Amino acid sequence: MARPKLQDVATRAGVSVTTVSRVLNNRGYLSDEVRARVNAAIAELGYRPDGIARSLIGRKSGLVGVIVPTVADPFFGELVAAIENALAERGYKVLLCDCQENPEREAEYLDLLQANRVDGVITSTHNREVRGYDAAELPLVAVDRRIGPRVPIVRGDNAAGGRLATEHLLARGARRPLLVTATDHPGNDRARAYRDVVAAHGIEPRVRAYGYSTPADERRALIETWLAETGADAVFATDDLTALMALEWAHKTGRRVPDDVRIVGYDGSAAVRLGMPGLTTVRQPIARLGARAAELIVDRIADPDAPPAAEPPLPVELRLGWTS
Amino acid sequence: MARPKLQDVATRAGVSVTTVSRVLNNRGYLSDEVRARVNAAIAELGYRPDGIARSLIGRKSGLVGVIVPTVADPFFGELVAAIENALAERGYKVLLCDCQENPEREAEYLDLLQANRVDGVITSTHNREVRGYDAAELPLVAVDRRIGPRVPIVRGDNAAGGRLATEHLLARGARRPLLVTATDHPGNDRARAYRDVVAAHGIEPRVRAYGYSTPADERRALIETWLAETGADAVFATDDLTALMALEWAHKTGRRVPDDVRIVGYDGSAAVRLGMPGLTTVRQPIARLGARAAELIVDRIADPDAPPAAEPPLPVELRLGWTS
DNA sequence: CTGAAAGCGCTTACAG
DNA sequence: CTGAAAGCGCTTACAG
Repeated sequence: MARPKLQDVATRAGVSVTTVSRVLNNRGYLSDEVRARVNAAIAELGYRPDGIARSLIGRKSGLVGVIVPTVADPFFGELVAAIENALAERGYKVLLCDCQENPEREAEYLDLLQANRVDGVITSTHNREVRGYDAAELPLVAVDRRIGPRVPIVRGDNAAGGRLATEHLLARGARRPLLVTATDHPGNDRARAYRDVVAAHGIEPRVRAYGYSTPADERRALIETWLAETGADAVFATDDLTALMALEWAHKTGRRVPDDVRIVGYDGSAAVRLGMPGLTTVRQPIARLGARAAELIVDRIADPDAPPAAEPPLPVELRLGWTS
Repeated sequence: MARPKLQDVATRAGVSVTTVSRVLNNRGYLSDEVRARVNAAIAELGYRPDGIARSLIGRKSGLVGVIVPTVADPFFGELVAAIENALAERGYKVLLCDCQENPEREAEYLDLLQANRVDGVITSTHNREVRGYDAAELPLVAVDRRIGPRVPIVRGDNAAGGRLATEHLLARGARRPLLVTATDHPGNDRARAYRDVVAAHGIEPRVRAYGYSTPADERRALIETWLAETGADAVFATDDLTALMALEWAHKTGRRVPDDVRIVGYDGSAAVRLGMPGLTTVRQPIARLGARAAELIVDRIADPDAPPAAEPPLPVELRLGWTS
């Protein structure tokens, strides 16, 4: 038989569709007898309410769009897992938008999400020129990204993380620490902290930025060039994969780690902690970031006009390995 | 103003809703003049059709459920990215179901997906006792997992992969190669290949299985125990994270790699290739697995009753690093 | 070439 | 305590 509908249940239970709907939604008064009969009919038919029809009526679809650069990156994979988990607990489903690191797709996705009436969007990409977020009259939450004045930002304490990493490298004897990061713009608090710390120690900053959309191979080549040309005796990479590239370079070129070159990464995703527990890294509270973003978007969906409170950055932690 | 609806566009263009719908769907005859007027109205109003309403009418929602153990694992993250990408090209959206490695959630998700009228489901978990897949009259595609006779399986060539890895270790001089895998059941072609190859060389098999749901820390402890107790001079791990745990153990215990112990992993996700290019591993064609799964589910949605053709396993490739 | 009307599967005032 | 009817925003035969 085709999927049973409300009417089928009603017929079988000998009541009206209204009554069935009431039982389903547990609203209004119902005699126990009717309730029991309806529930029996539901069970017998294996009836399941059609979420689509429900969405069409209520204002909400129960869907939250999650836009990420790509879940192939363990940091974002773990973040999305946490978001999905927290949203599922609250009855929301995740429509995944994986931009494949491509800024154009982000704008398309935003459109698509609105067409599909998502109740809200969590975005965590770093494209700086995506239009459409202002126009979108959607509840929005950003993860570690500035969208606009009305969009709350969930993030780790980047300033503290940058400081921890840099101070640690200096404490371990580094005198020529190199910062490798995605972009070196003013909003990059990890870079700023690095600069502040080295300046306080009278050390000249060495900063290299590869840009978000640099393909992995190119990035690796760049990093290897930089490591060689700067004569760095330490590397602070603002993500773990980059740190691991530096580690690999050291291995290939016969440098001893940490004696010749100390290495600190950033993020501390479960995958990296599992696979490379030896990597010293600044561990972000990824699960908490995801959970908090989920909470916030649910709040904003409930009350879209509430002025966004400033989110205190979540604490990060230096995790020591043998690479430093 | 509230989100404009079809009626608003019709009023503005001075036509009926039927006509607007025709323009939108490009069906039936339309004078160029009307078409232009309608398009202008759409643009002026910033109208976007409501996907929910469309879904309610057509039989399809344009949604595909993707069930994974967790996207926090780089292999599944990359797989999901590939699936999402391929589905997006075909006009489908992904409803992400991250089971957090928890079998119970899989059954709940299956329910939820049906309630939300997804057009099909791609599943890639390895829970063996999940009920509901038979009852679900949904188009279904499995990735590297046996669900039932009518469900096509997309997978890499596990037998070839197991053979490549094991033969390679023996060729490098291993005489006591240890296989570390999730479960050692008859359907595990990687394990079977390992056994066949060592048997052909007159070597006694050493196999250890940790079970899918073993938490990371426990898994690490197990692996370290096994490595020590078996006196292995080589490890074939059927996933890269496990291989990296072995590598870490070697580092901690002062073993030289590959001289004292050779290590080969499995999967070769981009994250691992990026972060640990030195790891010898069997590289799965993750992007192709995802793309193929997407193709298949779209086909099955179009023709749910077509008998599933046997999918030839996709080729894998041994990637040499310095760990072997 | 264009429109009025029915209907997708539900929920929700409004009656009774 | 229960039901008939309208309506969510679209599409699609069916007329004209």
